[in-house]
Amino acid sequence: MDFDLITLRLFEAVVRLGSISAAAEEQNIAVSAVSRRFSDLEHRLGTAVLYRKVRGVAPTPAGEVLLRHAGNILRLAERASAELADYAEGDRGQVRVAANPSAIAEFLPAVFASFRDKHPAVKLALAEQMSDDIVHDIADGQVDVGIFSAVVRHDGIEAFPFVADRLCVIAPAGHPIAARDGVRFVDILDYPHVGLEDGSSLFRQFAKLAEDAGRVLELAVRVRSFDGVRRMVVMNLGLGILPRAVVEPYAVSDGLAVVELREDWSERGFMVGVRERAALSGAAARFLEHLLSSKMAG
Amino acid sequence: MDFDLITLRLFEAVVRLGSISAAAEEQNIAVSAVSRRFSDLEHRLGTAVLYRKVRGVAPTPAGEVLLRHAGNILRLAERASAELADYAEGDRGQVRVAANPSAIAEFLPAVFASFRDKHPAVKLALAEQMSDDIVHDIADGQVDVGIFSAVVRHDGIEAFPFVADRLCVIAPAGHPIAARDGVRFVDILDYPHVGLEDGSSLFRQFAKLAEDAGRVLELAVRVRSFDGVRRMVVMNLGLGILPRAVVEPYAVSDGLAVVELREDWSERGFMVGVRERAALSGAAARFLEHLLSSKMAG
DNA sequence: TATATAATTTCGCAAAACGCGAAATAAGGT
DNA sequence: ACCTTATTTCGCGTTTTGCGAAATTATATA
Repeated sequence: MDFDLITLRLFEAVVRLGSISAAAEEQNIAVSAVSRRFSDLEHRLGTAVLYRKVRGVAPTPAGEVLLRHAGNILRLAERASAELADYAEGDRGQVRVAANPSAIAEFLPAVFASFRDKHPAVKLALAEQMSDDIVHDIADGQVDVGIFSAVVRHDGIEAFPFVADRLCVIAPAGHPIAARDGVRFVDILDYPHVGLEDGSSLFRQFAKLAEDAGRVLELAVRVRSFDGVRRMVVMNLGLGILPRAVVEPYAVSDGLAVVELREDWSERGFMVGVRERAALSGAAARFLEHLLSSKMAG
Repeated sequence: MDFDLITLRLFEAVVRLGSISAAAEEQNIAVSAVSRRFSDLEHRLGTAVLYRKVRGVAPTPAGEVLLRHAGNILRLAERASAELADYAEGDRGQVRVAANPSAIAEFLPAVFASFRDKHPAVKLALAEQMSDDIVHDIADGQVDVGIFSAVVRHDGIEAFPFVADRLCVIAPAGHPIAARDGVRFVDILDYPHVGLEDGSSLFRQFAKLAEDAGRVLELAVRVRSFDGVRRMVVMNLGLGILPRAVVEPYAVSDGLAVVELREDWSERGFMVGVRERAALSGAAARFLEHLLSSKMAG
């Protein structure tokens, strides 16, 4: 390549002002530097681009050609810079998000929606993964922002507590346990439940716990979503076990009792993690802020 | 400006090959240099342009934008380079030519025409000037190639003998001096002449020489061009004084006698001059070659 | 005619950018 | 556990670049 963008910009100024000195002043650079840039340029090109006249300079025919192209090239370069600035500032870009299935099922859709409203040009690429893998991929740099269970180790990344949720037992108003403050898992095995389908790891966990206690989880019905569970409980088909955040908003209007489930494993906190907050891309930084500012009640 | 053309070209290669190392090898540059170029670039832009993956790299969304623009910018830059190469090689360009009126009147049109046939894209800008000014402007660099009278001093420029012409007296076949080998100026003042119009410095010179000799140049008729002089002489209206090169081609067919004018000043050699032959632009070098190769008989 | 004025170019030096190879680092694949 | 394939970091030397001072050149002015 015979020229560089700085020389092109200087050349534009030189021709516009008809003088190397004037251009040097305008562009805040020493006259001598500009002069040598052009002498070097002409050497490389093998042709003069400026006629040296008594009171300044004027483009040679080759200079006119250079000038025309310089304008085009510089305009393109500026457009590129401007466009890239959007990425730097986070107005534009992509955030690679990974979340575990529970987070996706429970609250991520709402968070995504509100983020999209605020930053319509930022694309969110969501991957559903197990929490351990998420931490791993964050550390690797393959994921910008991850949402994962608070119970997994997350050394080597920056993690922030997000939703501090807890599993609760949902009961219709007249149910025997509806009035209690808290229950143990074994206490509720006497009653029929509204279960989730097999795909849910949460539900598999319940089944295993019941089995460990030498009991079975008696299912009145199985549904596919948290929302389905809630509706079935309302219809008095059985007890449900759900994250508090999922039912809390509906508890009063549905006339449901939300009874705390007092077990180690019923703590279902979520963390948000990034590799290095200070090094996040603009868009990812925006998304992280958004997540942290929309923390939900525990 | 956030980037330079070299980085853009490297970026194109990196994305195309999906790897910094491969691109470095292709572009004959050390891997470390390429790596640092991008790390610097990303710093300046404030956003990453490459995702570092396990087996190489891939563009981020910002990188895709950069890539798109890089292509456009590089293509433009290459076009510019190619176009400018024509100027360097002399296939294209402008040659600022200065010549004195005699040269223009006598032979320059023919030289220009043949040069244009050989190099149609080279523009010749002709200025008609006095010989001293021509030498001056060559030294100044305001003129690329000059054609001027050999009698003026031409120190400080490179000059080459061009047309070594001589003024001759043209007489119709039966004229008293037609048979002579050579004549002095005073010898021909006894006869009527075919004169040129006042604008001609050549003719003013004759008038002055006659006056210095205490005589007058008797004019039978005045015409505007060398060619007109010749035709009037053919018609037997008087003697003419013309550069030999102008009449020689017609002398036989017109039945004219061409008699050498034996005076110091009748030597009318022309020189071609340039400031520095080695430093000429491509086009100017071509024109100089053309001039020197089309030297005319004296 | 001598002297200012306005422009470019040349020069020497210092600072910054750049390239290179070696070593460090990282993640898979065998 | 070791090898392979990448990128990154580091130290060093070279090249490029910028700057200010001085040289140069041509015109304008006194």
